[in-house]
Amino acid sequence: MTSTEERPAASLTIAEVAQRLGLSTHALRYYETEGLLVGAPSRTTTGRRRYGEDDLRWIVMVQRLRATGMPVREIREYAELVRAGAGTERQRLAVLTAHRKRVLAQLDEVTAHLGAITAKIDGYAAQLGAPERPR
Amino acid sequence: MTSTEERPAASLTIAEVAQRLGLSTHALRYYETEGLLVGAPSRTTTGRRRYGEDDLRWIVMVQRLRATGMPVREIREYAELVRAGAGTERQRLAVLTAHRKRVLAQLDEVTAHLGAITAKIDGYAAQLGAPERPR
DNA sequence: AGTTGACTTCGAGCGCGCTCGAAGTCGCAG
DNA sequence: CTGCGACTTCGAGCGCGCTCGAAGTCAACT
Repeated sequence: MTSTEERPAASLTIAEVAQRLGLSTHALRYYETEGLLVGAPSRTTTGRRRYGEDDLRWIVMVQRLRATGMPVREIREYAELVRAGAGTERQRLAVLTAHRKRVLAQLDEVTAHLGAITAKIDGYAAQLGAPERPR
Repeated sequence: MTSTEERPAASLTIAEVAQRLGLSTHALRYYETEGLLVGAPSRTTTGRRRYGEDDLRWIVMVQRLRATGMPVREIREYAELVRAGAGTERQRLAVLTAHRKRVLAQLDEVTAHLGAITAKIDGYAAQLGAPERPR
């Protein structure tokens, strides 16, 4: 409905990216100003953002890191390493490995708590499963 | 070091509870004023909090709920049901079951993201494992 | 040519979950 | 009886991660 069909070959507006990835345009700009994007998206002649394939892929990675609890500050540091180019691979690996370790620990913790919660649920279920049974 | 050894039989000060459960006295009072505790701890004649066994057990549960991401508001609602006494068991069960469902979904999601992150890690590891190998 | 609506930057505001500090009271060891 | 440290209430402040709104520019359809 918008334009006919022609697309500048893999180049999305901020609204398109937002919809595809399930975040707001505000959040996308926020990520950019916070330095979470390794390369700022290119701009049209009139200053509008155009997101390419690489931008998309990176933002998906940012979402994964966020969704697993990595703080914005740390993602920025990781992005800075990527921006710095070749030679920072060991540090990037260290960042991701440390994050992975924390996430695994947290998964374990949550799983343990969940066990206790499930036990509580089972308690209520048993109690309610035999409601009118005094004798 | 503090007193000799006598304890009023399972009755802890706020500081003792805080230390045992790994949270701050500020947080404990906050939970109380926010209505997360089913029964407010008893007080000494001079107004100081005394936590009993039951208080302890409940706070541990609150910690589990918090650690699995249940918002304070929802814990308050659950606590209200418990405070309301017998007859609210079905609703309590519903609250916990819904929470459990969300937590499981979130565990799945995080696990999936973690897979992708691990793949990235493996990529760096492979790259670094064979550092000087142009041919 | 005009209208609509998506885009831009900027700064303020918000919801959450505490954290902190002030000011005052009290328990208890020396 | 004098300290001193742990307790009390209260309200303000904070770190995080966005969210929201204002004010203006621009694209492109009719």
